[in-house]
Amino acid sequence: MTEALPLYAKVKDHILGQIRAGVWAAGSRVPSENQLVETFGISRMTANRALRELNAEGFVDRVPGVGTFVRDRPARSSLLELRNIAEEIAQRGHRYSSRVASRREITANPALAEDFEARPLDRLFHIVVVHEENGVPVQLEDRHVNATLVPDFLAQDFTAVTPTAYLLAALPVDELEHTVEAALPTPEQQRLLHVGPLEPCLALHRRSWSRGQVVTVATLTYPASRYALYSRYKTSASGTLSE
Amino acid sequence: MTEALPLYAKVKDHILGQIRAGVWAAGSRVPSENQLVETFGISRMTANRALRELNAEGFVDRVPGVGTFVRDRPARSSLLELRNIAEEIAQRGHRYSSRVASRREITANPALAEDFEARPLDRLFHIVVVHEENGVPVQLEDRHVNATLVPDFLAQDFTAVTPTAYLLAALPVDELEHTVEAALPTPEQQRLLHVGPLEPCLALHRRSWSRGQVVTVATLTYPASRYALYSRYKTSASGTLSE
DNA sequence: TTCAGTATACTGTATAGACAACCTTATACA
DNA sequence: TGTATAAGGTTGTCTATACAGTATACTGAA
Repeated sequence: MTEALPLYAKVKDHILGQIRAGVWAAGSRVPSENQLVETFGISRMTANRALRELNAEGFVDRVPGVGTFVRDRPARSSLLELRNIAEEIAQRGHRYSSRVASRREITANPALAEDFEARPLDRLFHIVVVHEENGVPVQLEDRHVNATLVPDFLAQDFTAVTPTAYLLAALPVDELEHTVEAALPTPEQQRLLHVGPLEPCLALHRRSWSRGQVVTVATLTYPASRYALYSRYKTSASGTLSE
Repeated sequence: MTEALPLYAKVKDHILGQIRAGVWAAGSRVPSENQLVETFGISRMTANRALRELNAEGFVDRVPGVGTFVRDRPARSSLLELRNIAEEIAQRGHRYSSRVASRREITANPALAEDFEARPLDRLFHIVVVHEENGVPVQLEDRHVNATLVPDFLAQDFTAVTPTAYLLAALPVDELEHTVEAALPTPEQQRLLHVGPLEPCLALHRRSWSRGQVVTVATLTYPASRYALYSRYKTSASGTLSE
């Protein structure tokens, strides 16, 4: 990819890469600041910033006088992350598959226009995708996309690249909004997810912005028996919780 | 309080105080790095760290060449925050009330001991509280508390101070873990929340740590028709989303 | 008036050096 | 053997300085 990143970001990416690739296992030691100074030819402040931010983001633990260590479970919120469900399932060692139930171009009705902070009759794409883990449906994705910002969206092969992954690669995401609620599945959801009418589901509504414009509005529906949202989070220093 | 904080943290606290007190309104300008250098007699790197962290935490926006500004809506996740439900309801201009349905001291069974990362038979407190908005139950709180760390917990008047508020004041929170799932209410939950058996509910499981020890394990149950979890979030620079 | 160039302020990054606090280990001493 | 002490590595913080990139305001010329 690009190499226009600042130095501290390159160091972060390198360390994160080793962790994610499994080269540095949980609990193992990360190079010390002075070792990073020698390896990368950078100053200690730059190495410090890289490790400090990785700590704030929950990837490593730092112990004064001892060292920096890969965290057991990354303390990051999968709720706030734009996780790629295909990768997530693959990381669990399971088989991912998907099925496109619907794909079409529409014009925005007033409600959708409001969601998109746009005008009615603007062009939108709409897709419905079922994501499966070991052949069992675990997520129903009902997504609208701003056709002006992502004109090639419908042309993609969504069994090869998830809509989330394609959108992430196409546009930078500046801002995210999530709403989570519980609901019983509609008849169509029952059919697509293979669940009964009394199986409660999590409905995760997500809007994402890029450069101030709404790119996509999605509703992700999870059968409660097959999926739970998890988040672990380490407070950064002081005062970030309610007073 | 204490004044053993590092300089950058003092600067952060000062700015955060002005924002929270409403002295600096949303959109208004925060002192520039150089102004902070003069005001506090610190170096620019220290001022930069304070403002950079406030930006990463979502409290301010920074624009190169222009300045630093108080963010309109703090882009923090109410899912990840330890919100005080009493204040949250009061902020909406509604009437908060609560009812303690149960309070007792127990010894940990094996499952609870695992949750607390402790030994079976350790002493725990257990309470069940119904939180009401304008007299309507909106949250059922089922909470276990480490009796060793918070010995005076049961003696509190939880109609005056919510358990969350008391625990926040009693111990600093280092780490949070959340799991969210959808479920249909148990008969007891139906009775306490005044909901029917087919009303789906959000179940938010929360563990919190203080200095490496589990302080409390709580399950917060919300009837879907009365409550949804909301979060809005601005991405900090690059790399915090999936690769 | 309009446009181009310039000066200024602000953020973003990076360096080199310094001191403090903490932990572990090895060493010397009783 | 047990206990201080010293040494070295590690993180945490802070300073002073430098340069780059961006946005805004000003100034002078066409």
